[in-house]
Amino acid sequence: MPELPEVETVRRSLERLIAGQTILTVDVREPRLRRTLAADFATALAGRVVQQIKRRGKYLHLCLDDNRIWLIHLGMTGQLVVGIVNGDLLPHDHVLIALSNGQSLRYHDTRRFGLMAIGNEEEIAALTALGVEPLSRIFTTDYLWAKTRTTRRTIKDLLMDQRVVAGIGNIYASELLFRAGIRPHRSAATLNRQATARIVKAAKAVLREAINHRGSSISDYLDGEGKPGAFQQRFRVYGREDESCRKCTTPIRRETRGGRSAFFCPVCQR
DNA sequence: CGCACCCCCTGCCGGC
DNA sequence: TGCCGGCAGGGGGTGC
Repeated sequence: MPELPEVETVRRSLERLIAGQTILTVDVREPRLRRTLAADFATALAGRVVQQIKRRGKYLHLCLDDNRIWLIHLGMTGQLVVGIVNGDLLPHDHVLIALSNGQSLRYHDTRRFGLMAIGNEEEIAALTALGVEPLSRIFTTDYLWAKTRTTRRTIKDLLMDQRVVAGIGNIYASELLFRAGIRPHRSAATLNRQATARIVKAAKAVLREAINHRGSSISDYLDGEGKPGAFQQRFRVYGREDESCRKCTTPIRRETRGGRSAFFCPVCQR
């Protein structure tokens, strides 16, 4: 579910709600996430202070006072919600953390595609193997241009490759390519520099706009306070098959590749 | 070695 | 009403 804007929204919630808190207890109710949690997961966290919360791509880094990082990925349906838990647990509440301020941090994940791990900076970097941050200065036209020269993949696949750019998923790939006027399944190698520049600019603009609207909620996503995002109301193409293009009124099309849908306007995008 | 495919898991929705 | 297939913001392993 969550892509960069949703994860960034959760990060901001957590920064506000739990930064500086000490972890009192850790209750692992279901260790079988994407990878089964390590046997010492709970003991490694107990007693630690969560000093700050960072984000890298779609991953959260909860920085601990022993210089290690509690890495969290939300998969498709993961939620991290802070609040008071008084015994009323829901199905798929997999990890419960009691904090020194009396609040709880609850990890809920219906499909269990999420990931948690603990390690030092090097270990986490090796585990995640991420490319550049799309909102950083090093995500430039030159950078993406170089990547397009050496691949036979589609531009959508390239943008969704986390080793190339970290944080773009299926929703924002379609949305940003609409903004750039490029079809999702166009081969990346056919793009010229101008088109590449438009894509870089569109990526930054769409991600920033989505963060400003606190991300997109389709069915599962909630931020750290349990609130949905609002950007889904501004989708130009995602989930709008057969609905009319907001620019030219042509029906939006959906095309699947490898089980994933791409949405685009056949007139506005080439 | 890049890339297409299939799998992981649960829930929901539409069609028959 | 009930069952079945398709689909869903994720990533990883495999085999060509």
